[in-house]
Amino acid sequence: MAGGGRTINVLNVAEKPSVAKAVAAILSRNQGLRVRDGRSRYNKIFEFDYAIRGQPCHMLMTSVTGHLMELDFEDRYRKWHSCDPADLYQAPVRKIVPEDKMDIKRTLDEEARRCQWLVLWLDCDREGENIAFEVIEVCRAVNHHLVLRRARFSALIDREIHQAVQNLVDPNQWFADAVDARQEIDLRIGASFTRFQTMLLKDRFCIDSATEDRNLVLSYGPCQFPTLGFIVERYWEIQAHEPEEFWTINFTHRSDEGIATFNWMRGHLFDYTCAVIIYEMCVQEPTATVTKVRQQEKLKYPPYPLSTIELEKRASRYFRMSSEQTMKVAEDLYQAGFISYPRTETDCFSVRTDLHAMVQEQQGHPVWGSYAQRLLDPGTGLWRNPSGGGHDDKAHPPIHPTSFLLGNQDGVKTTILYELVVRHFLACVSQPAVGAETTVEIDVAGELFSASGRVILARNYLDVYRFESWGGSVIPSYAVGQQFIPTTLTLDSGVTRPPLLSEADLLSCMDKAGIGTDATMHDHIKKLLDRFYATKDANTRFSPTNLGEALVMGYDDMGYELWKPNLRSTMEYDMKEVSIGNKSKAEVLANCLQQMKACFLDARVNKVKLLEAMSIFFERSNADEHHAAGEIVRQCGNCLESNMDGKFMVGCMAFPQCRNAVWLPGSVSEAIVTSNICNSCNPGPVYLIQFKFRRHEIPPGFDVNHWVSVVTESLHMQSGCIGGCDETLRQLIEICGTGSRNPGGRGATTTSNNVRQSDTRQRACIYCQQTGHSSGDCPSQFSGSRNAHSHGPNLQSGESSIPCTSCGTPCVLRIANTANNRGRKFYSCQSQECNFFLWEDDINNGTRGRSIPRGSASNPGRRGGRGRGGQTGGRGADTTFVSATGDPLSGRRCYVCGDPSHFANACPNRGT
DNA sequence: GCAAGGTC
Repeated sequence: MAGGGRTINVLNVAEKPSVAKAVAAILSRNQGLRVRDGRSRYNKIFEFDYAIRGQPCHMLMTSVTGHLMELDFEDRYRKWHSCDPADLYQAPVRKIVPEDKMDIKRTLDEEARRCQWLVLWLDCDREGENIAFEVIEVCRAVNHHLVLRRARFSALIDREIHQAVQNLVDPNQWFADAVDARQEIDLRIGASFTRFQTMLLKDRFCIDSATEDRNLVLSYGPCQFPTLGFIVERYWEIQAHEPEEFWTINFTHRSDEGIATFNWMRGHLFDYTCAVIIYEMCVQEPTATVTKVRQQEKLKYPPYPLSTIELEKRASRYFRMSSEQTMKVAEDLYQAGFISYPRTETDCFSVRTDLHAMVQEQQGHPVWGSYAQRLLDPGTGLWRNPSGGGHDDKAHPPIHPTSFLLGNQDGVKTTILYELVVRHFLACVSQPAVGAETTVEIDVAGELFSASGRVILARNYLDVYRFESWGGSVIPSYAVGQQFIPTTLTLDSGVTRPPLLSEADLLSCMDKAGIGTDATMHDHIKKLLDRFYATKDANTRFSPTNLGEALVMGYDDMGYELWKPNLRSTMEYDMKEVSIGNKSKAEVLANCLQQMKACFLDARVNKVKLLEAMSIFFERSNADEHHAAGEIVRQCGNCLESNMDGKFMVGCMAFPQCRNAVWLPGSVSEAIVTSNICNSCNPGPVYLIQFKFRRHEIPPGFDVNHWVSVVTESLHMQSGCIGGCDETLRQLIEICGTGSRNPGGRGATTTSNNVRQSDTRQRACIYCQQTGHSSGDCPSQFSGSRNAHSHGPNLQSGESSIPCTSCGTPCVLRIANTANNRGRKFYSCQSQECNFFLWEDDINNGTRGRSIPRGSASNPGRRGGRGRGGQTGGRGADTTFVSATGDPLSGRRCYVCGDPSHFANACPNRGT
């Protein structure tokens, strides 16, 4: 890029208008700088001449406003009912410029055509790099010959900017790839789960939100859900917490010099008798002897320079402003030029920053102007170069005032937030407060007590940072050996009580777990309120709503950590790997999406957990009448128990004692039990079922919608019957088999499979007495992934053999050796082809055996101390579980008080 | 009607 010659046109693009303006001003030194409008009213175009390494350039400097493009599914997948949500894991996606960014794109189109170089001035983080590639895509489309260069800068400071433009580098594809991967994963997970849970729950329950029910969306997102998780988890901790009364002894002493409060050095005791005995000893011998007097100088340091999260936390703590409101006000202040860029992770100033100039700006302020003057006066010794918190996003400095604002100009919130920014900045460059601390220890009847007092010797930064105080109480002076009698000696009680999560706590949790960015954390919090997942009280404390709690509970009962931050943390780790070239984008995408799809499919199989959790808090709606899992189809011929279990089988509710089952064709995609009764099948009543089949899995000539015409008293109804009269159903079972256990899963029952199945069709299965499969393949016995033995409980020893209840091969009784189930006996099949597994004690509880799920703990994780009911769940192939009684709530008890007679929603103690 | 990330 070196060398003189003809002037070339260089298109420069920054991430936001303010950066374009600042860079243009610095490079042009405000000499010959022209400004004109582009197609977008916000994004001006600056023009000036500049030489890059001796090459004369005509510079055109413009900007985008953040991302120029959006990722979305192709049109045919965008409607909610256009496809199965599971398809969204492989549905084609594309990046397009949305309508509201088209004017920026037009500007780039026009300007790029007449330029030879494109210099990218996007923020120097991963998102910035990704935006750089969006700009490249747009510009290259109209000008293939553009030379692409990237300017790297970490602050809008003269030297930094000149250095950046003289040392242009290549854009970093890895950084951009990491963001591409994140976008795609977020989109696919978010859309699939949101559609799934909204369509599953919205119409089945009377969710009394403030919104019009029609627009209710039960969204899922990899940031919003862990944020909700933090709130629910704390709420559960509070519910599980048993308030404990404790006792403590307090001792005060008043003298001419003042009063000292001595704290018991044991802190507090939970044992009342013990506390009383000690207290009585003190009362009988109340003379205190001073055993130790210690004096120390203590420093209290000012806070680090202000990052976004810290601004939000402090505004919440000091002014009870929501993080969302804080960011809105900060944005206004930034736009008006009063404070620096408000979205920054950086909490240390660059050594090149002219801090003195910033302080000088504040000298004229009527309230803190005199403090600023003192700071600048070397004679006061008040100045101190600020220390840093060790965070630097390499894109923006800490938030600081950029120009002088006299209060009360733009409403109260603006003024107080500006005041916080200024006072915080002035505090950062000030000396710490200095205090003299005195600690006195006394002995009363062998018990030790201590009191401390503090005298502030120099307030320093505390003079300007009025939001912080340093509790300075003065205590009388004491000497070792001195004796005195207490003024008061009391035995006091207290109760342990964990607090709800405040907004500042929540931000800390998110920050720690890497949920969201400084620019989006407040959005995630707001989203929880908008979606009616959580509420915030006047003290900025968060509680989950019934809806929020039910959703988290549902996933938790499945044993998934979809509501915990781990998923996001893992993703963040992978993104980091992509951004440094250790992993490829394709590899991370394939891996993550495969896992998430498996998780999604599993969650859908276990959707009954979500339904159960919702039914704890919400009434079922009328629309639910024909949709619920566990509907009765007919009386069981063997034992008079009955149940419509899941989509694919009609099984007896008395399983495993009774194994009577009717299996439906594998090509069934929907099965809804109607309230209509078959007129011909006996013994009745047999409720009719509306079937829908997958087109490509049934032969031509069969309708995907299968209803048998039945004339009832008042209407002409069409439904399928499992009572034996339904010829179409019988034929489809003959042709397609009962496919729930096909290794290929959905769609595997093809013509070629029928050849294999025709061999087994003639023999009746020993379990369900049906033809169409072998006993070893009987779908009435639960199965999921094969070869999963290695994931079962750790084996200690083989015990006596019994017949396997799944595939017929011998099964052994074993003893678990895991932390949660040590010593518990279970049956597991010896066959490598079968992964049947059943706890011995669950047989009596009525819980079914199940397959050991791949890659999962043998016993889903449980929250401690919530008095939850027995284990009724598990995972199987295309089936759902109910408890022995058919009551999904059996065995549960109230989370609040533990009483089995009611649930938390009806608990008289709830909310106290 | 869905995510999270930029930004006005």
